[in-house]
Amino acid sequence: MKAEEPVLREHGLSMWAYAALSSLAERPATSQLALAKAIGYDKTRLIGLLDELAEAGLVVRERDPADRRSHIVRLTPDGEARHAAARAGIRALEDELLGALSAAEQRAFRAMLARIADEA
Amino acid sequence: MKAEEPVLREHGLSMWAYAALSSLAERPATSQLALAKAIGYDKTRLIGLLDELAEAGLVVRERDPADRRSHIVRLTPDGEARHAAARAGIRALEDELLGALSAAEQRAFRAMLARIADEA
DNA sequence: TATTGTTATACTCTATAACTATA
DNA sequence: TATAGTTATAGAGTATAACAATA
Repeated sequence: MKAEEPVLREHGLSMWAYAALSSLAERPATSQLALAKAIGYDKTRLIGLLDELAEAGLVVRERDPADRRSHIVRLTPDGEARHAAARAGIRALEDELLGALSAAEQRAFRAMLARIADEA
Repeated sequence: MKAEEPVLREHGLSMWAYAALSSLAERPATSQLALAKAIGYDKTRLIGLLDELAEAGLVVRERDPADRRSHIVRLTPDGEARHAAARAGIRALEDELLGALSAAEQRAFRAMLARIADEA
């Protein structure tokens, strides 16, 4: 994560902004609370983050007609593009960091890492 | 590191305190600046950290007779004991976190992780 | 003049409680 | 009353510059 920060800065994103965009790229959030839980972030801090992302035109908040307390949060086309660009940069850095390993070792390493993360 | 924090708290240590103690357990520091560089910490923040560790009786600072600007920093017997206890807790947690892997996989995983860290 | 340790300051990040509007 | 979103505030962590003592 420390190594990834400079890459994200190039794309104008903080670590938490990238986490939010990544979650929203998979699927829009039914509420801000749901998004906060999905990325393991504090709901009160998410507000300011979404304010910035909305002002930058990367996300939009819409009141849920079914429950007017909730805000549905989704990526704009610009938000999708920004996330895709940042993710490409992150993946390139990951490949560089794993450069000490052979292709087969990289697959084994990523697989074991995923198993450990699932466990925890 | 996030998972290790509660373990360190049980031993009354912050992450940076544990990093400093670990470095000093290998060898005393010839200066505070050397210790800061060894653990990748800011020299100005190290001062307050060492103040706390010294007050807790875990480390001692002595003027270097050869260069009276420098402080030699070393662990006290209490500091060695505290570090050993914390390290044991950390190792137990590591084993738990790697529990999803077989013994052979754990060895391979740790070896690859070390190679990646050396590269970076 | 350069270096070690120190202090002061501002800035960011984080955690908690209280408020509003809706249900 | 309970929940989603919001605001305010205090605290912890961090970065930077400036200073005293020593080399």
